[in-house]
Amino acid sequence: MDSKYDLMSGKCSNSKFSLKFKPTPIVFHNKNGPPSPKKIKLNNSKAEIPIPNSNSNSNFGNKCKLSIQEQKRKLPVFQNRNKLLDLIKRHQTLIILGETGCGKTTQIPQYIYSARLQNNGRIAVTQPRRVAAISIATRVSQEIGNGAGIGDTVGYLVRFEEVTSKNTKILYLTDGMLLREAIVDNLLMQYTVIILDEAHERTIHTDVLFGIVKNAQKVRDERKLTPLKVIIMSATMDVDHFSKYFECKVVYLEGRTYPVNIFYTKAPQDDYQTACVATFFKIHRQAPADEDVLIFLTGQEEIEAVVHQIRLLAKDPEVNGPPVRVYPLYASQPSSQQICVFQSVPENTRKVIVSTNVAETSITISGVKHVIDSGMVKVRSYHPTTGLDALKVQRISQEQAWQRTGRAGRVSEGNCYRIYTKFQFECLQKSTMPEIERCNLSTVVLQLLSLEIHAAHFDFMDKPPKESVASAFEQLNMLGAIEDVDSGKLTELGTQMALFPLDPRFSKILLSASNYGCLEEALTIVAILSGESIFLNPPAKRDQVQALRQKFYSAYGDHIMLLNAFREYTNVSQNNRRSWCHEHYINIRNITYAREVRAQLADICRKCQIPASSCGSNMDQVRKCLLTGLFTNVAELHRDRSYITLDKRQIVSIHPSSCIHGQKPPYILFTEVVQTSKCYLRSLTTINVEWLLEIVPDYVRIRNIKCVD
DNA sequence: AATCCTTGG
Repeated sequence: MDSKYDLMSGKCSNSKFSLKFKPTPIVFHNKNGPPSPKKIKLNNSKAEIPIPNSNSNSNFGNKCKLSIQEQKRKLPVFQNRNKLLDLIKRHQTLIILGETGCGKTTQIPQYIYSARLQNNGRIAVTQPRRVAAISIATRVSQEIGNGAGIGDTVGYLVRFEEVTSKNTKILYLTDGMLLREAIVDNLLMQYTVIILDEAHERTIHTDVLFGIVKNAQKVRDERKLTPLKVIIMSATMDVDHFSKYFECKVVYLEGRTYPVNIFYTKAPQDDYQTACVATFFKIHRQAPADEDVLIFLTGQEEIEAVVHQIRLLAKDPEVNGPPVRVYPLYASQPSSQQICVFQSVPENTRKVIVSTNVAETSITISGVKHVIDSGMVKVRSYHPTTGLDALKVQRISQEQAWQRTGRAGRVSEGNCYRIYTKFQFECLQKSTMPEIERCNLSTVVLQLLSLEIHAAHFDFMDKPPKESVASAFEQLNMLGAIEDVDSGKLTELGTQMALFPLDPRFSKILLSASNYGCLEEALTIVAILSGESIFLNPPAKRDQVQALRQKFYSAYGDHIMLLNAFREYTNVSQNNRRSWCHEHYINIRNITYAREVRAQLADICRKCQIPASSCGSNMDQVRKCLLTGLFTNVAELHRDRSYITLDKRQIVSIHPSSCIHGQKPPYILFTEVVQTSKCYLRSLTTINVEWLLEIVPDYVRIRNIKCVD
C-alpha cells in the first residue's frame, strides 16, 4: 500500500467512500465495435450509411451551415419518408423503432402533417420530460418555418405552460399532461393521431396511456367516431413485448451515431468506485486532453467522494497528464452548479463529469468521448406489504448499459469502459423494471377510477403487482375516496380528489382543510412537499446555513418550518426575492415552482368550492389537518429511544435532515419513509396522539391503536 | 445519532 494515496488521513472524512489504497490498474478486454442489439430492418434491405454530424434531441447545435431543409434531408429517417407515410396510412397502429439520431421525433410528425393524415384533428406527441417537449416543439416550429412562431402550427403543453392556438396541428406534450387530459375526455377526441415517444422508458404515465389510447381507438371505432391513429416510438430491444400488446406491425429505423468501442474488465470488480477512479487515470494518461470523460455512479455522496479523490490524485506530481477539471452532476444540485458541466475547459485541460443516471437521458453533454460505466444505479422501489420505499444500489439493465454506452458516440467515435465482465453483462436483466411495477399506485388507481376503470381489470402491458393494486385500494378506502374496497366506486370526496395533480393523501389534506380553517397553510405545505426541496444545503457551509435557518425553525417540526420560510418569502418584495433567497440558502427555482403549484392547487380548491381560510398562528389546526391525509404515517417513541410506526409496527429513525433530528418527541407524523442504510422518516411534525381518535376513529379501532399514554 | 436515484401533474 502506498501511503501517499491513503486519503483516510486527509480531509475526506467519510470512511465509507475513502480511497484506502492506490488504485490498481484495471485490465480490460477489448471488444472491437459495438455488439449492438439485434436489429429488425425495415423491409428495405439497403442499409443507410451513417452520416456524420448528428444533432441530438436536446442539443440542437448549428455546427454546419446547412439550411434547415438540407439538414432535414440528411436525417436517416428522410430516406424512408414515403415508405413510412404509406405504412402510417395503411395501419391504425404502428410501432416505430428508431435509434438515437434517426430524426423520428422531429420528422415523423411533420411528415404526417404535410401529408394531411391528421385530417382536421391534432397530432399529439408525448415526451417523458418537460424540457424535451419544449425544446423539440421549438425546433420543429422552426423547421416548418411557415412564417409562424412556436404556438401556431406547432405548440407544446406542459404543466404551467401552454403554448398553443386554434391552429396548432402538432402538439408536443408531457405524457403526464396527456394522461390528465384523458381524465376529462377518455376518448381524446381532439386528437386524430397520438404518438407515444420514448416508449422504452416505460414511465408510469406512458404505461397507463398505452391502455387508454388502445381503448380510445377501439371505442371510437365501434361508435363510428373519428378514427384514432396510434404510433408507438421506441428505442427498445424488446420489441416483441410491444408488438404482442399492440398487435401491430413494427418498423425499424437505423440511427446516426458513431461506433463505440466496448471494454469489459477481465475480472469482476468488488470496489467499483475505486475501479472507476483507476480507469479514469488510465484514460487520462493515454488520451488527448481535449477528450472528455463521463463516469456513471449511483448517488450524491458517492459522487462527491469520487470527485474529491480525482482532484487529489490529479494534483499528485507522480500522476502524469494534463490538468483536470472535475464536475459532479446530479439532479438535486442547484442549477447554477449544473450549468458548469456544459462550460468548456481551458485548452490542454481534461474535463471529467461524475454523474448519476441524470446523464443517461435527461442531460446530454456534448463532447464526451469516454464513458466509464460502474454498472450500478440507485433505484427506488415500493413494497406494498409494508408501505415502505427502499432506495437500493443495484445492477443496471442491459438497456441502461447501452444507453450509457451511447453517450460516448454522439459527436465522434468513442470508448466505453464497463466496470464488469462480459459474462456479468450477459447476466444483467435485459430491460429495466417498468416504473409501474415498483411504485405506489394510489394516484394511478384513483385516476383510473375517475375513468370508471378498475385497475385490476385494466389492460396493462405489464400488470403491476396484485399487492400494489390491493394496497392502493385499501389506502383510497381509508381516505374515504371509494365506497368500499371491492366495488371501487368513487365517493364525492374521491371524485374531487382525482382533480388534483397530487398523491391522494395530499388531496385529502386540502379537501379537509376548511374543517380546520387552515386552507392557506395547507396549500403552502402541500405545494412545497410535492416538489423538490426549497432548502439548499451546501456541505461546506453547514454551520452557517444551520444558524440562518433558525429564523424559520419550529419546535413542531419540518412542515411548520417550511410554512414559516414560505411566509417570509412572500413578505419579501418581488425585486428583492432573488437576493433574499441567496442570503437564506433557499433554492429559488424550487420555491418559485412551489408558488406556481400552490396557485394551481388553490384554483382547483376554488372549483371544488372549498372556502378560503387561514388559521394565523394556531398551528394545532394545521397539524391536525395534516393528519387527515397522513394518519397512517405516525410513529411513536419507544423505551429504547427508537421509533416504531403505529400502522405496520416498523422500526424507523428520524432522518438527519429533519429539523427535529436529535429530539425525541413521543409521537411524530411523517411524510414518507425511505429505506437506505436504515428506515428513515422524512419531513416530520410532532402530534398529540389523542388527535387520532378525534380525526380517524375508525382507523384507530380497526388497527387497535392505543391513543393514550 | 449522523443524510437523499429520477421523472411527472
